[in-house]
Amino acid sequence: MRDLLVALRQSGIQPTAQRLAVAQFVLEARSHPTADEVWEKVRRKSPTLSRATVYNTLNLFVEKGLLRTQAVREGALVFDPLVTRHHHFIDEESGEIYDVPWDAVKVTGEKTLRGYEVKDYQVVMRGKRRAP
Amino acid sequence: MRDLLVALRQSGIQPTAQRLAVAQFVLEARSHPTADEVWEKVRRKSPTLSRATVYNTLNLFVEKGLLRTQAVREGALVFDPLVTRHHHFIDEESGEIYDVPWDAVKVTGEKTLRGYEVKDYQVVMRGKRRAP
DNA sequence: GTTCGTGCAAACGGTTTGCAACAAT
DNA sequence: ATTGTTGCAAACCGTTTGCACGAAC
Repeated sequence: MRDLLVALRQSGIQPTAQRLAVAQFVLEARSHPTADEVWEKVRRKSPTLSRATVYNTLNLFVEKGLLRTQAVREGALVFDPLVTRHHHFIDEESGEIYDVPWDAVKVTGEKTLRGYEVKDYQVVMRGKRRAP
Repeated sequence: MRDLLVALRQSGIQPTAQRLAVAQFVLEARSHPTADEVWEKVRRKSPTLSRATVYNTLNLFVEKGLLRTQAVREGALVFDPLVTRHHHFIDEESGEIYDVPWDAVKVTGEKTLRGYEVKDYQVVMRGKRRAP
């Protein structure tokens, strides 16, 4: 809680009650929620929270670098609290999105791609989750 | 034209005038159009074509394996006529999506990922297009 | 008292759906 | 006659926006 407040301040965000509530859920989530999922969840604790505020807050967090949007799900944008480089695995049955550590997979050849200057990349994998 | 007709029949799709018009544009496109872009383009030749028919037709083509949807663009789904494995490069300025041949980039380690059974994957790259 | 954040509702863009008219078999 | 296809409009979902109220410096 206290550290969230500090984190928001450090990012130049005025920490209001609503923003803290959103931050508490989305920044500490290990999931990749859509804006509406954030609203659903946070509203339970803060029933007065409006949808617009959630959208505004999430966009603000993205602007300030606390979150990234990820265009991996069809139809809706998801928010990813892990802002360092990583890959994604999508469970084809549940649609659940998992983070895959950067070093777990290796990509070669992207630097020498003719015609493209690659500034960033990620591997998007699909399949079935299984017991580790 | 004739071969499109045959292609549709082979996929179990009754080839109507509207479907042929959509197929002619989207299956031979080297781009990654959204549904509305398809509508825009095809409507010029077939002005009576409705938006609903375009959406229905595109979904039908996906169902029958003639197209793939690609969740790489924010806000809208794009359709990809290249149904064999390949990667994607997205120009950060224009949002344009380019196909990158499967062999141009190599991924290793995805088979031994603990906890995940990877059935399919692709590298999604972002950056700046430059003269080849 | 000006600035900033919130909540509501309306608007918006992309997509789906219900239904009546219409082919095609 | 049945089945499948089309076009239109309405509905729907995710997201943004305009605006008035309220809180904070």
